[in-house]
Amino acid sequence: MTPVQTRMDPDERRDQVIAAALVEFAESGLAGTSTEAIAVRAGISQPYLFKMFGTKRDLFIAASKRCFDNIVKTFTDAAEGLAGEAALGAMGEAYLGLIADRENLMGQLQMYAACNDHEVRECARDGFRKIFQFVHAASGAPPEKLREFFAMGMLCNLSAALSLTEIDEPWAQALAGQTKDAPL
Amino acid sequence: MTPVQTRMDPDERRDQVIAAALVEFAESGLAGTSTEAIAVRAGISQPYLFKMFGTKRDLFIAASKRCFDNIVKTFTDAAEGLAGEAALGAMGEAYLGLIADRENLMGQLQMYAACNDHEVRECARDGFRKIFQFVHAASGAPPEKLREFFAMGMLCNLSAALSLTEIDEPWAQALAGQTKDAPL
DNA sequence: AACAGAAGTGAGTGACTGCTCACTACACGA
DNA sequence: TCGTGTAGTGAGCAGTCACTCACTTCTGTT
Repeated sequence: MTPVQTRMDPDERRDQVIAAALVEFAESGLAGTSTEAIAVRAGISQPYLFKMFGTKRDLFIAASKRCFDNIVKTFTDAAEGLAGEAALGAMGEAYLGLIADRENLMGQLQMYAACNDHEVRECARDGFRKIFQFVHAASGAPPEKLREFFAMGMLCNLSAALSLTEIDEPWAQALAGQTKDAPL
Repeated sequence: MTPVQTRMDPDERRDQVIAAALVEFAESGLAGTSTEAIAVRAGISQPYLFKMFGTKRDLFIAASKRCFDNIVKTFTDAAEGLAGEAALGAMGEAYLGLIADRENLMGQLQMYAACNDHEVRECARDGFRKIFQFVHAASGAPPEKLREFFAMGMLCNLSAALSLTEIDEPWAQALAGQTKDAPL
């Protein structure tokens, strides 16, 4: 068919495609997602997708980077004007909001699952380095404290992935942290 | 070809197939693994695999259960004859040994990634309930302490998945816990 | 010996998918 | 207005994969 949408600025289109890819990959993972599904969601033809990204895997990596970027952006916003424990607390709180969005949560988990692939793993390491360094700089917290922060973040991922808050049993509430104070 | 292996006790064969499935699924995930690869590794024909498990997904779930069983078994062995903090510490230590085996680590991560699927999620919840209740019973630790225990476990998963100990940078060592004492 | 039932397989099939190629339409500069 | 570069597409190929069916071989029982 003749193109329904007018031509678009390449950067903008690229953004659009990555956003669509993140949604689809988050739902079905690298191997489980068809490039066709991504193309449809992005509103372009599937061949054009390959013109832009070359490989499905490369697109997956681009989407993964976006996923980490979202985290950094969330932390940046949350920590603005704060420092120390206050900054750390605010970032933890903000993170809960971010992973309430299934797209960001599952995108992350799909990435870890795919990190037997060398390039994907490298991308995950890069992302974590950036996040860690930001949190370190913003809070000034010592390594041990940062380790606890990230550990709690990982537990929150699990809790959100399994929707533990929906389960009305002690073990689930203990893991989800429903009984106590500090969320992160 | 005519069967090279002699007939086998169904339970034993089932075990063998699940073990093979765990290896393959851990490497490539639910969608990324071919049933052919599993059949070859298990030393049976691919049709027979379907006779035993019906669906690839059902086999994945069986392998996931096995993955959790391995954790419970590891904890059981580790905590034997111990109680309280000592039991908790021993289980933490033992867990590090378990996930040093890529098969158990990645099997777990593949499961979380696949848990958009309702049955997979149910399986994961079941597994965690059992593990939590065991750790709770074996250590007698309060909810908050247990939460920290599992949070650290999740962080260890990440650290192992990304092989952070191989990275000679402060952020990686902080997350991997290379600088401090308690491993879990 | 004869049979029942279960272990196990060869050979396929329809559907899907990553990726390519040859092509069209559009915007912009001279 | 005309050419050129680039956004964008239709059609399809080669390969893969979950799953099926009809079949064979083995073993335990009577």
